[in-house]
Amino acid sequence: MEEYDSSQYEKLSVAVDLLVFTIENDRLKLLMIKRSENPFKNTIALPGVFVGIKETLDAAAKRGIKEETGLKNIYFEQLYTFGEVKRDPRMRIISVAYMALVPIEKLDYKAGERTISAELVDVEELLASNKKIAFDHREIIKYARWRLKNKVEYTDIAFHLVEEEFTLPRLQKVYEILLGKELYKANFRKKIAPMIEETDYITVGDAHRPSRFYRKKQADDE
Amino acid sequence: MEEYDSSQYEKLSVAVDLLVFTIENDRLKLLMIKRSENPFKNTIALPGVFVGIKETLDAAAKRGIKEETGLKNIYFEQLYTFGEVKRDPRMRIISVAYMALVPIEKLDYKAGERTISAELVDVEELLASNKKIAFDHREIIKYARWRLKNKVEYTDIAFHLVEEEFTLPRLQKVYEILLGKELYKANFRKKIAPMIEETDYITVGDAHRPSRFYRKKQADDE
DNA sequence: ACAATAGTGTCTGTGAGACAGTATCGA
DNA sequence: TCGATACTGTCTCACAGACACTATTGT
Repeated sequence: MEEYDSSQYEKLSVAVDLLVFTIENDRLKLLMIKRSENPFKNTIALPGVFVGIKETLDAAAKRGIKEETGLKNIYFEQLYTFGEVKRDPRMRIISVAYMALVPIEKLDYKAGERTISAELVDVEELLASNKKIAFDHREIIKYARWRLKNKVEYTDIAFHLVEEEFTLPRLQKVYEILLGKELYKANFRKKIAPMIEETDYITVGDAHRPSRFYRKKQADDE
Repeated sequence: MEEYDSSQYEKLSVAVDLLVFTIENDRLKLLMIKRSENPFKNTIALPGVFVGIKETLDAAAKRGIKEETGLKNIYFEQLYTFGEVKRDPRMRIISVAYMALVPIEKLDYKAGERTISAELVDVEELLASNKKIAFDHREIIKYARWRLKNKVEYTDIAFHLVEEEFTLPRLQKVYEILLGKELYKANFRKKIAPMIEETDYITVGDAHRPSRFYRKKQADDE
């Protein structure tokens, strides 16, 4: 940076917006809140927090996730920073979007501190509808959905949507939901075989062949 | 966002840091400046500008690029936002990193408005050395270098580093520099073929077979 | 035995990688 | 003719896609 005499520049508010994704009933869901105040009173919005003056962006995201879900150690990553001038009709706010992934079994969003009215929203349904969404959050959600789909193809990000031990039919379903298309069992298994390792457990009680639990293999370097 | 009573939060300075990449003498280069003031006086840094209160992030990036290079219409994209508390030893500054790509033929960085001492730095050399770099800019450069390499593999981003009309040996060289490895002519051409179209021009004057100029094909949908 | 789902074997086509060959310029 | 670089043909191998087959549970 060349000019650091920032006195000539007004400072800005910086917020972190959170996209907490999970999969419930074989649908991709997003944790959203219904706003209790204007603007956009009673419309749904992404949860978010302002970034403190002595707080890292990642720390703010972590704090927000904790406040909304009660969870401390779930996967999250920074997505993109949105800086349109009129995103918020009242004041200038720069928003850094963070995406978090959590298996539904861990997500008891009622446990959050300020769960005024958090709900899990069906993402595809929401994006297909023209339901009103606060601020520029529809755009943010679209971007996150796109990014999530992309990353599934070349990373192991989907593992964060299942528990530590999972069956392959379950994991495959997660992939299918994120990719928006069905996959062949045999091919899917061949593809992820190098990334997983067997456990000694299998499902019980189903009226069909049980399926084995696997876990993610660590340290893929040899 | 739930709580919009921002009065309890201090506002922050937001800056845009610019990574203007080009290829000169078959080396990946980055436009950097030598700081004339403390902190980090006389050390190299990324150029950057503060984001105005009524200015979009993209607009700030565009303005910065214009000021540094004199160019108005080159490719750029947002990379990542860096928000460590002590990135700048004096004050809290959030920095949104933008990457720009420009063919060396267009880059006359002496034309910039505040070209106190802009220079093109060899990126690999810089990262291999332990030369002092201002702020957290080494980290930012590392990230950008990584991202650039990645995007070359699955996008046509490399085209922004050559002029509108280019020869395939030239374009291949650009790919090789970005990927850090040599490629086979035949394979490279097969891969690139669907994205380009012939022109009527060929190189002249070289003491060997001339090479044809191509341009990027538009509208790949049919 | 049957329904239902878990899991495997294998054929095919596509595309990356490797390499050898041919083409066309100036000197 | 020769050196140098542009350009092409083709073999191989790994891997994704497609599909048929076998395996194991509860009822």
